[in-house]
Amino acid sequence: MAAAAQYVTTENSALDAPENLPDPLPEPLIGELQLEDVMGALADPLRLTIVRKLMLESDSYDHTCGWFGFDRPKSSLTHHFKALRQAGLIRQRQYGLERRSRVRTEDLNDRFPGLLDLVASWHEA
Amino acid sequence: MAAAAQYVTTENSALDAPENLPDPLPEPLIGELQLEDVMGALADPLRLTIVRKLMLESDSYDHTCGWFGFDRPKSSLTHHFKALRQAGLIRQRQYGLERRSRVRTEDLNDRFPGLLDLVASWHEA
DNA sequence: TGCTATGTTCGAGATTACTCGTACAGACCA
DNA sequence: TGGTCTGTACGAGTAATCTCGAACATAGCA
Repeated sequence: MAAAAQYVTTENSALDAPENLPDPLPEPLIGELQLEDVMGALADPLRLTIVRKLMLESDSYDHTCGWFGFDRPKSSLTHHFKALRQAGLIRQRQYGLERRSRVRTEDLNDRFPGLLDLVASWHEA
Repeated sequence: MAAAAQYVTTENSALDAPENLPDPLPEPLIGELQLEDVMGALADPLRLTIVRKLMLESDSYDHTCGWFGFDRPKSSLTHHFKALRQAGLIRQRQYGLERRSRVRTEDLNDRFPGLLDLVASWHEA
């Protein structure tokens, strides 16, 4: 994988939602998204599953790490969620104890149109 | 990256071309293409460049390893071309001394529609 | 205060990938 | 026969990644 983009904390507390959400964790800006990083992040079956499940089964809102029901140690999950966030695939916000994730659908469709469709049509092995 | 698919030598000497081409080197069949392998292969800038250049500048036919003009040792190039072939992104045929490559456009568009468009619209860093 | 639940950070070990030099193989040609 | 040119195979060193255990941090609650 290529070098990750530098992080910038985006401030949009009152812009993208009526309710004031917690600020997102550090993530690359839209213009900093790198195709090679995104590809590298999706080169792992577990991470592919995370993004796909978030896209298709996330009824209304962000989901916690435990919502996925993976039988893996917590530190492993932290690792993969962090990889997805640093590549720009998901946005994470801290809600008290829980850290909830959502797919950066708008940004990704804007920058890499068709990419999320590939993930959605992926059938797990 | 996930485990690579098993190889099968496809025999299509008289099917896909009027002229009889040399048989392709071992490569995964269409049904064996794995999204995570493809993503992993495209997670490298040099390999992204290879596929993109083959797509956009390959006027009529397959191209050799040296056509790209990379300033890298030969063994490194072999490594990356092999990675692309094993992931199913390119097809390689042996023409005497030269090993020529082309993108598996039809297969990829059939299996992962939109993927090659992402590669084509990639701007190199 | 103490317990529980969520998730992080750190570090180690194992595995995989990348890079490259060297040696080798085969086709072509003088 | 010998030289050149294309590209492979193998191995070593380096770097990155994956996986996981252990210890830690914090919010909520009784």
